[in-house]
Amino acid sequence: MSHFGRAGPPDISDTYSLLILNTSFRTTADDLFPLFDKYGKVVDIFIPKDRRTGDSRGFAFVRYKYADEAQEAVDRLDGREVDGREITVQFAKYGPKAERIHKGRIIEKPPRSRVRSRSRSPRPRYRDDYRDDDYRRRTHSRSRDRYGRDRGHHYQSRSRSYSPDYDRARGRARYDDERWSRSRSIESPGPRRSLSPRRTPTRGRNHDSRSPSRNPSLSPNGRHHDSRSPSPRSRYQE
DNA sequence: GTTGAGCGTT
Repeated sequence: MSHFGRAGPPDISDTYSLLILNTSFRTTADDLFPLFDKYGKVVDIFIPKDRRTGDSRGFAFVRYKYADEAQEAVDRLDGREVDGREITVQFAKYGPKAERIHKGRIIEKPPRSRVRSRSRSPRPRYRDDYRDDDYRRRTHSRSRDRYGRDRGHHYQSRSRSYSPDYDRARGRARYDDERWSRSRSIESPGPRRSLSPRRTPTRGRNHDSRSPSRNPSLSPNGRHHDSRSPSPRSRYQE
């Protein structure tokens, strides 16, 4: 059974952590284990997940038992295509085993064959509008934290006012990569609808929204619905 | 059904 990363660090007394970057959002430890276990003894695999959605964040940590095996895995699996994405395997900088790696002269061992023939995408690391949590904090002194934690200003009703779209769209849906993988060339040349800034302002009769007091017993159909059927008040769309 | 830089859990 694979219970990696499910119950904290099991045994990290002599393990070496590797950082796996550029992994797919749906790549799990079960997918990485058979890959990394072939090159050495993998003691644990941990994939950081998002607090809100619980999905993978796009990278994983693979802990090896021996450094040489870890080094070999880095050399072998770095640049390997996993789940449709080209992963990046490298030693973890931070972590419980960081200092050991530093003392284990692993970094001192020059990777003789770190072939990066197919240099991955240049990866323009433009930090402009994303990951600007610190930027927000400066502009907005009391902005919410990454997880929505703020001091003194808790969510008013987390039952439904707390980013319902995020929890829903990310926690529930799971799409098949094969679908868009083979048909990702499709485009939508269709002429998008003309921009209607004010959804056809039917001038002539303002919808009852503007009436001082619309008759509740008068239905759009003209029928009298006192309290029989709850008329859908869908006229409040701006 | 979305996103794509980076360094982690009891």
